[in-house]
Amino acid sequence: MQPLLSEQEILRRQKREQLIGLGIEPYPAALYNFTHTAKQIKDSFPEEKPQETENGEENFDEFKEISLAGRLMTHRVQGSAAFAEIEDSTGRMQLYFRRDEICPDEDKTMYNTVFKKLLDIGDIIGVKGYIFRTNVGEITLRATEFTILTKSLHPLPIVKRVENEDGTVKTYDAFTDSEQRYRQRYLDMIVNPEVRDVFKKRSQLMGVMREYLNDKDYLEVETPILQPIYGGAAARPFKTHHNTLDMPLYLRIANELYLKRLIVGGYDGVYEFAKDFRNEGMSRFHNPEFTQIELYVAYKDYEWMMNLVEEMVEKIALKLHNSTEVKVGENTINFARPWKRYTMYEAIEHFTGVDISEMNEEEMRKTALQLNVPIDDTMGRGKLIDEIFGEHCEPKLIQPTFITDYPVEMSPLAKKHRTKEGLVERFEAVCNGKEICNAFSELNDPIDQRQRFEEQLELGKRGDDEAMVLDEDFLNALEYGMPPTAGLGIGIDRLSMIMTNQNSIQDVLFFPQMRPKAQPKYASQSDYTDLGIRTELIPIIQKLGFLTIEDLKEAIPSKLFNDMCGMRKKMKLKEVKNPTKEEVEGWLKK
RNA sequence: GAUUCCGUAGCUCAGCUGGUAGAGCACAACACUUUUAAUGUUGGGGUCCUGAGUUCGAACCUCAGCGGGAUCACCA
Repeated sequence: MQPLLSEQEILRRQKREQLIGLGIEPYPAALYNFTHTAKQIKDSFPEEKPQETENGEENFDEFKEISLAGRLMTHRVQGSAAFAEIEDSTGRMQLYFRRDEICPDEDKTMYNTVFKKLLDIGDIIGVKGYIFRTNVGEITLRATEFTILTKSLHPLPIVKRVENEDGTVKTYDAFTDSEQRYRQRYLDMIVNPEVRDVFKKRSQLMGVMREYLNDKDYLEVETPILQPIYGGAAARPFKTHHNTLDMPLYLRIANELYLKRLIVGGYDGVYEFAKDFRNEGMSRFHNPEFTQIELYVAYKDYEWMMNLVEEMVEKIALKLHNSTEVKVGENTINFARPWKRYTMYEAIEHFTGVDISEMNEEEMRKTALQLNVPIDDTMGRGKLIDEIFGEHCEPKLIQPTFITDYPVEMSPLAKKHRTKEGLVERFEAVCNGKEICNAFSELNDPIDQRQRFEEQLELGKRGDDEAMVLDEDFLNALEYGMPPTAGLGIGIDRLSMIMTNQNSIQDVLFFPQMRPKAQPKYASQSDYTDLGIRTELIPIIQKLGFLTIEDLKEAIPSKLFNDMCGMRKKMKLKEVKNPTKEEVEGWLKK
């Protein structure tokens, strides 16, 4: 069921028909071999002017038989010659057409009709020809032949970019409506090529990690997304149901407990790029489904893991930006090793001037109040520390910084600190005011782990709907013995945001979660004809805004009759006979 | 979930104190052989998000709803 088409959309459908009428297939089946991409040509075409040929044109042998394929983005017709630009996956290339070169024979249809009339911005074409440089110096393909590869039926948003003399690019009429950009990401990518670059960088980012970890002989694995017991994090899950087993299943909120089972099983290192799902609020930092990499390495501890994180993230910056420095908003962030390291207590002392390391819960509560940190009575010591840190430290940490040694209450899967009472061997890396990773020396004492889970169960009983659920099989695995292990989780989306200077998680996800747009059920041709409406009258009814049968049924017959006669005249449909009043009444009665 | 801003042509946006809708690009027609936001002339294109209310009259005011953005809350 199509909504009413715009003038331009109707026209493009007609052009498609006309192409077919001329014997030109608008969607040919055969492959199209192109010899180059736009970038390859621009990178390799020489700066220097060569010996000019007799007719005053440059002519390099190696740039003689060139073909390209891409989407037509602009055209400037000047009578019997024309300029156009196509964009392929690597960028744009200007094309130059001449009528007599496209149509060397008497028949000028290919130029006059197909090129000038039937081709639209957005169509995908292939071109053959040779490369030259225009008077103004732009590398251009002089087309001797072109092939329509795909006819586009929707007009494209037109974005114009002008390069100033100082090299800055000014954009006019940018396609910026975020709703349309996210709902129709393909359109966003067509007209905003820098969007494609963001996702390319995201892919490279994951590629660097994969390569780095594979070089260390760690194993990339896959673990269940559908889990009977969700665990490994504190969050509300999405719940679903398996019909054959007739049991509830949950989309994973983390994969931590499965990866640890694999360490128990004997691998030295395992990692997984995991889509996790959390049924919680959405914001520019939260999407219901998001990607984390989790890594577990046997016989290592969190100190060791910090060095790995530094090295790996530095490599990412170098790969994506050829520099350890990355501009993010107002800030320039330098990922060069080594990163600053604070214990949580040191960080709080550094930013507030208060040493809370020796305080009991009551003193800490007072301190929080003095520091204007919003607190409530349910908060224990661990939560208070976390709140103070979140309020006064985290937002100020712009350069990558490790924060170590967290309160045990907040970390039910981390090993107790080897020397510091009440703390665990955990670190987060904070960057641009946000956490980018979370890691610990993993808790492998099964008795301790059971106690921690039971404390979580208590929290759950007290109404914390995000407290962890006890996973008996995971404990069973630990009881067989898991070697000392360092574990790490990095939010791929958030790291991508920083590495690509994007302000919202939606800008690093191809298809961010959106509320579906309510689509009215548009009536089809047969829905109308079933009511006895003549086919030629349907456009008039649609034009009057009756796009669903429900709407039409509610119309007042005499008014509909009058409106239709008026609209028929306005649409200049002289050959269409007006309906009679009885005819109209007949439709609405059915 | 709360607060707030926004929704007008295919796109980007104007639209005064309420008086029947405007521009640029895109589209159509004509002209044009090195243009590049090509140019010149002419023309077509609108459910002003939806629904109700106030009014002689609503794109504009009021209320409700839908969708989106931002901030906050929640969220390891």
